[in-house]
Amino acid sequence: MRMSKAFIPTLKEDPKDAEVISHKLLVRAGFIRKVSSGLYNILPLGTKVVEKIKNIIRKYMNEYGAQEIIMPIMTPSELWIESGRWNVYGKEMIKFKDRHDRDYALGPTHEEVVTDLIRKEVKSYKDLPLNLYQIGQKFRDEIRPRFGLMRAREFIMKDAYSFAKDENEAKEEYFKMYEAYKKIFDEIGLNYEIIEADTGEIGGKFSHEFVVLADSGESKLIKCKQCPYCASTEIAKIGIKIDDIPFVPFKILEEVNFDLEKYREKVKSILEKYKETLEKENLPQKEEVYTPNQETIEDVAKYLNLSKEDTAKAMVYIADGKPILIFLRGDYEVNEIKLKRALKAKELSLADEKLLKELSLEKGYIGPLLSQETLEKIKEKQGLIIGDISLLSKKALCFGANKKDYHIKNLVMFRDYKLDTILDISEAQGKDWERCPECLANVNFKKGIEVGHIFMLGDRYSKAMNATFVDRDGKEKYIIMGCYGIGVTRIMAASVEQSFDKDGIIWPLSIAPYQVHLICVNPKDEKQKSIAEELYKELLNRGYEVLYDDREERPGFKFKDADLIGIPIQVIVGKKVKNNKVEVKVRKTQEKMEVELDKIFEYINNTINMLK
RNA sequence: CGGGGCGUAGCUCAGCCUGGUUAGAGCGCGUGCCUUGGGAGCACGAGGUCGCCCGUUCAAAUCGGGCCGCCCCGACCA
Repeated sequence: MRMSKAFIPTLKEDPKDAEVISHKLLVRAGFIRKVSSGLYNILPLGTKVVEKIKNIIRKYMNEYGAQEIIMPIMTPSELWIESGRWNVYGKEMIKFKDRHDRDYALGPTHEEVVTDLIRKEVKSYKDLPLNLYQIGQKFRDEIRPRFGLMRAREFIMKDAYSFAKDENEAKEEYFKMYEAYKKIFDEIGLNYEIIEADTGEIGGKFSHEFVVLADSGESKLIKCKQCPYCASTEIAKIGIKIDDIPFVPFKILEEVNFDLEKYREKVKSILEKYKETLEKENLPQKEEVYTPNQETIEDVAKYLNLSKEDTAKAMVYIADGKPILIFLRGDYEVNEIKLKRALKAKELSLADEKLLKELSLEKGYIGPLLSQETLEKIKEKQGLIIGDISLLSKKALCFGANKKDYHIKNLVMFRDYKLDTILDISEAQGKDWERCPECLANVNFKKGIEVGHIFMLGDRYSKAMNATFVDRDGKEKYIIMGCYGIGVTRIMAASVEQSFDKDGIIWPLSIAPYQVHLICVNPKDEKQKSIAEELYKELLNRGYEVLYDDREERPGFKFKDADLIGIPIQVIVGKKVKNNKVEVKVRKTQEKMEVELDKIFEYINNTINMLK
């Protein structure tokens, strides 16, 4: 492509509405332009990148047995109503009516459509397993679109759906996709982690997220410093060592299949041991302190000149109608996903003012020294008083005093207060005391961009939509499904996010819009011009993808554009053509090499191989 | 939806607080000259409903109110 003819509008200045680097650079380098909040035009360079990403995805999806289809973007409401998601998905779905007043939604995902297709066509176990995928526009009316392509309202996604006759076959399909995804992200050249993730409302057996590490990312994860454990903070378990005794509450809960009684039996000895430790220590005595109008943890910590880590707070929830009083360290937050699982609760919500009043609890000053009245009320309602694992990280903490304007310092577990049990229900932060639930080594907290997500769906959709097949034994059974997504446009942003420098984007060869950026420094110089033209033709003949800067601009202008756009190899035809030499610059390292004209193709070829 | 910020030329912004000729700059764009190894220089030129509406005023980019749009933080997020 000749730049003199190309539509590549580059900018000298950062667009004012861009915050993250990928957004700034993709706009400046002429890859995208905003249409409206969360909606983007993808310009020729961006389209090239998107196509390359799509093709890599296709290659491995096909290799692992998936077949490409195209489903409509416009989807009828009946299917969503049938699966129960018409209301669950709610405002995130863009809904509209046709001229006959029938309801439709722009597809945010296609489980319903594809399940409908399959239930009509798949009748026998002989038709299974099957895996279908598509690459297309998706629509989600995000509450707050942000960071350019990272969270857009319309975006390009690859979504695949597998159908199997039983759990085992479904698992095989799932792990085929797992492997395919690894190959895809490896080939794209992303630095990513595969993390255990929450299955969300889908409620399947397992789920993995593929996350590109980047500070601008919205996914938070915990990664063990030693073993392969890596999980989203949505589900990350926390371990702790108490006098070298490992304690991983969530693992123990899982072992006893979330039977709270059995759990308490199992952790009894550990907590006994902890109690002994505390007793041996000469910890300061509790002390009531006056804290007028200090209701938040920030306020209290500041007022008492304590670190947030030395305070504790209370959260009151209602789980299936039962009041749940939770104490946790002031700098931690309740992870509702973990709490819900730990309690095997179907419904969970924060308590309202009414319940607090009923339990005689003073908002902002709740502590573990509860009145007899409160204790009885909680018991009566079959509630629980739970300490989060974070309470074990400090021997004494400052809690509310259960009366307005007072807190109590130096409260020590067992010595001063009692809890029904200790659970792991806070969101992991990767702080020092937190240990890997698998090997008890220290963990790191990292942020990343979710670029892929795979789910084992089970029969969630096949049951709701009655997608069955007749098995070998003649019995009708539900199809076992999996679904697998990759954010194509998000990958474009994520790649930039982890590969750029002060001059612009640095594309990996695999998804670069072109492989070679040929620059004619001074097209008015006849020799430079003719050699550049010749090189351009010959490079194209040899099958290279070339962006040729033939514009009559000053050299600096063209160099700046080239660095900004970020094509991996620059071939610079300049004044050294007098000695039959041109320069080859590798964008990533900014290293320039002078190369004899007759060796140029060999050199380019070698450089490309090196970059692969 | 709550909190904060912004909206003036294609882009990035100044002017607004303290109302008053013809609304400015840099970049970009057009023409010419000059220049050709890191976003040059000179000259001339085009380009604006100061987001929209209402109000205050002799007079509004400027003050007040409403609306719209965009960005950030939060809540939300199969």
